[in-house]
Amino acid sequence: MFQEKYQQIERMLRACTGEEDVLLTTGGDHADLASTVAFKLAKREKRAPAMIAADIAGKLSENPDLGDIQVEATGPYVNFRFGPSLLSEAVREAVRPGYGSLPHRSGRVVLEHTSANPNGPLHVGHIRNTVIGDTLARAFRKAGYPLEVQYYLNDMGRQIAIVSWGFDHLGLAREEGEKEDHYVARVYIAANRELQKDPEITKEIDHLMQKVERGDAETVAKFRKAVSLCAEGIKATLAGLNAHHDRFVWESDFVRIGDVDRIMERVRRLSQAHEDETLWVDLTEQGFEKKYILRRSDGTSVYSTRDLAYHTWKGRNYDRMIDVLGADHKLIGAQLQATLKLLGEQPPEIVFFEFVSLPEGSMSTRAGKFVSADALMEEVTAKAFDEVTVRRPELPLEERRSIANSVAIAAIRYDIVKVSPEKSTVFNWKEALDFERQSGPYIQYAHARACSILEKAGEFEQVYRYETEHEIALARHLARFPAAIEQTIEELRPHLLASYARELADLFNAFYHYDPVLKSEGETRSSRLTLVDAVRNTLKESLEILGIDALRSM
RNA sequence: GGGCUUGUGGCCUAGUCCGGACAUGGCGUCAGCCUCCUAAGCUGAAUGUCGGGGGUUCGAAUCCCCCCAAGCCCGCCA
Repeated sequence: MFQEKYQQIERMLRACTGEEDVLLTTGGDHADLASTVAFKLAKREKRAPAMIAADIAGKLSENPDLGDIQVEATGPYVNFRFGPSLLSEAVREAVRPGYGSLPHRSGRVVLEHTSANPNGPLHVGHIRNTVIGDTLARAFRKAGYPLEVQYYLNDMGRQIAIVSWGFDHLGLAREEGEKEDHYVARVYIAANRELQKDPEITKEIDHLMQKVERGDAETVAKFRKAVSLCAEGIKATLAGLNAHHDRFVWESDFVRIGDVDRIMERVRRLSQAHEDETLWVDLTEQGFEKKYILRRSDGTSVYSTRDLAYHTWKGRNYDRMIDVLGADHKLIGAQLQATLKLLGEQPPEIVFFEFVSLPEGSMSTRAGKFVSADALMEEVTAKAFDEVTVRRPELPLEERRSIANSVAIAAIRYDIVKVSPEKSTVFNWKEALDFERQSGPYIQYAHARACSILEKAGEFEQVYRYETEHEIALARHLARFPAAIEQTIEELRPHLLASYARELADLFNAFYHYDPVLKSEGETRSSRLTLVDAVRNTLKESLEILGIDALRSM
């Protein structure tokens, strides 16, 4: 509804002013939509913007197509406000199950996220990738796109060689109850310590990498075993976070099936390619200073080479590729895009996010300096359990556990997704453990509150009539939900949906305190209950995109 | 040294791409609200040179230039 009205008003303003860009935006408190086109016309017409705005408002208000939209000039601004029938329509749409789903679209999308090296558990930096990626994935599905989510498993990198070496030489046994990925990290950290003590080990690592590239069965099996072990732990963490991948793509497969050789062959034929002891591409024309090396002097491929093969494969099997990558991949990502273009292949769209660091500095798996996602979930869940127990001591233990679990994931995911990806952050336990305001639990709470009211209400008639300030504000916001989804996938910025959901919860809480629902009577009661149901449904749909459980009770 | 990103009240943060109406919220502080639909809630108050300086414009947090600070990258690692 909102989007159609936006386009309609835009068309009318174009017709009225003769301007192509009529500067139509959301009007904040002033209006549902507002245009500042009068400023622009002022110069051309040499008249005061306020007079022009008044003329436009006057002309448009006589147009019957405007229907239930009120137009008014406030100074130089032309403001549009949706009237009662449009607000009714918005709420009518918002109560329908699945509200916000956009019509099915063609164009298969492949979205890659997390893809952390399988040499240890996911830490609080990695899960920023997970949460951004998983939220985008959910938004794309909601917006009607066929989508596949992939985890690119780097199973033949140097780190894995080090892990494998560690398994072979250090004899570290897995401890009782130790999670797979944490065990692998322990081996990796210990192996790195050995490596530091004795640089000769580097040669052994190099040798392992040559063997795995040649497809030496024993080495490949060892690598695969180590990676599988770690991936098990990572998968459990992802599941705990409510994040889902459709497919784990193994990097080594591209070597094994010959794609890496083929891509190197194609690269060699590029005019920008150079071959000395290594194979490298000169990307100076594309604005990169350094050599982009794709084959080592010992003949092995590097990460970038395999990544080229992976993206070539994706480009041929999907219509659109999106990667979620940490800011440390900016250069390599841009080089990848540039090289794919040179090869005549489709480059991916890349969503970058800045780093999460600890108060004491940046995280490092190798140094064992990180807060794991598992530890975070454990702490937050424990706190959530205490909170639930204080509030709802009468609930059975299992139910309190289940609520605590949902609340914890909500807190973690929301805490991450609410911040713009381009902002670097410092991990903060106090904020992670805060379940008030601007938090996932806060939004869950608004949803549970709506459910509680509806449960107590029993049967009621659907009525769509809104008069109070709070009712109207809610209805206006409900109308914007589909537009919020559309904007999120257009800009690839999931935090927009986080803001949307929080604002909806804010408006609902204010409404709750000013406009009694169950205690009101007649049509007012019915229309408010209908509104509560619309809020409940829209919050549920919003939370689903955010990967947060919409609890009915908490 | 070069590149990218960020800099908004004590702290965190929206808005910046696409310039416009008193700069968005939260935390913390202070003052209120549970005989009343879940107080994980609501209301009010105080707190701002939108990093600094120039410029463009009727109008700049937003665009341009310079400078400062922080993070990241600049590997035959991934």
